[in-house]
Amino acid sequence: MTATAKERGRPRKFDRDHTLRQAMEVFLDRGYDGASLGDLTTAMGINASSLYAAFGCKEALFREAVDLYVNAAGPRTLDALAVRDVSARAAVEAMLREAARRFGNGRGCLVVLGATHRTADNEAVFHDLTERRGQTQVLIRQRLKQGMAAGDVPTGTDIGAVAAFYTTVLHGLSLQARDGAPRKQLSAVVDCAMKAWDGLVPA
Amino acid sequence: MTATAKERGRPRKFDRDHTLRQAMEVFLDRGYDGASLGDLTTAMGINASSLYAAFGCKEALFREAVDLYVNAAGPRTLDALAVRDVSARAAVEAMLREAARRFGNGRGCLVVLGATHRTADNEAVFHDLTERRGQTQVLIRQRLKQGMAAGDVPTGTDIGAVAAFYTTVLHGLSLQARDGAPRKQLSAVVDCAMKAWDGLVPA
DNA sequence: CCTTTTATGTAGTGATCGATACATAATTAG
DNA sequence: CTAATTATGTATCGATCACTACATAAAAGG
Repeated sequence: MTATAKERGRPRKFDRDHTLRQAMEVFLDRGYDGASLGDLTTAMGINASSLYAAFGCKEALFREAVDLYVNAAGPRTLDALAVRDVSARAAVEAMLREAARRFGNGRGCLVVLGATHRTADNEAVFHDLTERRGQTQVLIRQRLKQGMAAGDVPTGTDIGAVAAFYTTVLHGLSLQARDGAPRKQLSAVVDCAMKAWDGLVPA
Repeated sequence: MTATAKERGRPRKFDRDHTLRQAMEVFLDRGYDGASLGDLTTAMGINASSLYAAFGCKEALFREAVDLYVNAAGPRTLDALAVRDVSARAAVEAMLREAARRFGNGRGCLVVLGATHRTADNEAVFHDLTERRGQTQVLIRQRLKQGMAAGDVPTGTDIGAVAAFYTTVLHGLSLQARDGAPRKQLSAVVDCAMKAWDGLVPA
């Protein structure tokens, strides 16, 4: 019934997923505005016509690259927050450790560094990334709240401040990675951030 | 003797310091690559010829803008680290509080956000800013070391890790500010970072 | 006065940007 | 086979980029 019907027309000569991944690498290195179509087509091994036929436009390509980055590059950073059968502390620590692992390649996070300035060209992209970062902070706060309900975070904890603090550390890790900090140093920063937990969330 | 000799030639019609400050604002909003000469000349109220005559080129203008930003925009953030007659903890806290005060305008730090990606156009500028950020971390580490010599930081403290941690928070504050965090929230993040001190640097 | 010096305003430079028009190639449907 | 459909490669498009050539204006030195 639902057999994949033979595609009409001339078949594509390149692997769409593979070229998308290469585009993601370029966006990671150069950011949305800094990645020119020449950079992209060179890295992807196709020419502009094929890129536009397959992905629509630069902005659409970037959106797909962000989705790929968020969803497919290993264990998703924010998934650690969704784990309910551990303490909020363990969930936050897992999130930071996963980030340190992923960022320790000199590039940091695409959501954090993909567009750090609003320009005439990147308005929609900038807004999308900003919203994703805000959502990250919301997720951390919600996880702390859930921990409070579960009893591993004491009542009276300033959840908003603690969420803002760990978001700041998470985002700061991208800058440290971009500045060349080795994975070991990022890991040491996470150690410090977690040592801070008991001062912020008294047991 | 050293009386300022009358300047030769047609006098400049604009105030150099004033236009430099306006250029700095543009670079803060858009970054080095994102600030076009059109953006700059419009904000500065002069045309390209005058800009090039007075400042040389876009890169030289940016360098002057960074110097102005670092040296003249209120109490300098890193000056707080130079104070020797307080504890290392008080010095680091003063640095972070000054940063939270300065960043709480929706723009963050020019050194941190001025060029977040290396491109063909910004190579030298990117390198300079990266070095400045690295120097910040070195200054923090040196201040901790001095605190250890003075006795307010216990021997055995992992100074490198603590310096990396507070650098991460400092840089993360710029991203939080860019994402619209109000000054009060930045201040709360600093509160959290300083509550962490005793866990990192046991008294 | 005239010469020198510096700044200004106009009107560009070549390069690169993201995006496309168009002819051609390669496939399926009938 | 022909028609329809989709992809490819070339050769651009107009806009914008950082930057500058050039004529003119405004000052000082002589």
